[in-house]
Amino acid sequence: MTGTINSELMRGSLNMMILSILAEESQYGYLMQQKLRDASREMVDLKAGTLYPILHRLEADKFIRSRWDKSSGRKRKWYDITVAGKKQLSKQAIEWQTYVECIQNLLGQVNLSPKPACRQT
Amino acid sequence: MTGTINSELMRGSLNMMILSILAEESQYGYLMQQKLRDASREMVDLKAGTLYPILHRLEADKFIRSRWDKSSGRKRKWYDITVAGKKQLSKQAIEWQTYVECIQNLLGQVNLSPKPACRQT
DNA sequence: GGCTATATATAGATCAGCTATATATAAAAG
DNA sequence: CTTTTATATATAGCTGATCTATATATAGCC
Repeated sequence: MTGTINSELMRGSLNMMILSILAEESQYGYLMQQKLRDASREMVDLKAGTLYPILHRLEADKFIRSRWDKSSGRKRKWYDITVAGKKQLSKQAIEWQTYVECIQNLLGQVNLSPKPACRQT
Repeated sequence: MTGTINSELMRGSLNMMILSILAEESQYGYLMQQKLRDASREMVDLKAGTLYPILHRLEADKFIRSRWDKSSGRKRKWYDITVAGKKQLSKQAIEWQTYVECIQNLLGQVNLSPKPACRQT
């Protein structure tokens, strides 16, 4: 049971996860990475080489905004979600919910062993 | 709201869907395609060019087994799930549930508009 | 000074799913 | 009976999100 989630499964929902994290509060990349890892019991282990290109893409799409902060020793690039980003998040979340319900219906019959829940954030 | 689910979102779970359909009863490709479309209110519209390679892959992996049937006019390739396939399905379904729970926790705060449920199969 | 953790960046590889196309034939339309 | 449509499967080649590997830079610790 232990081990990370198959990355193919995460494809298409990582954008949404990042936007979701930023919808709660401003973050910089390295912290988001840890936050995701912690919130998922190490099951979602987003690699730096995956995360930073996603952030750049989201910024190019104007869904997030960045600013460098060098005041506290280390220089960090802080990100905020934009109004367009919040709309996008809402749209993606609805699509996600819809898809999940479809799968749940299909899987209705499948016998699942007891599974541990993700830690609450 | 209408429109098909973004295919990037389905990546990684199509295998599981096919196995899930076959876990209920034997099927041939063309019928699976329609079944998926109907069960998802046209939102999951798996193209033939996607479906058949998946079936070949699943068969190569010994998760499903096939036999041609030419008795009823049209020739059709019927598929059955194997014991290994059922194990694989169970494994993937658990991973799916785990991942869904993680996402749900992350999305906890996101405001969702009322959404239509998938038609029950 | 050397090592580890922090912090960001990017080129290149991988592969699931898509598009487009091909083949074949039963059934329906004309 | 010929044409069209729906059924049924197959596959070559494209796309793009994610991964691997690598690079840079520096704060903090021993």
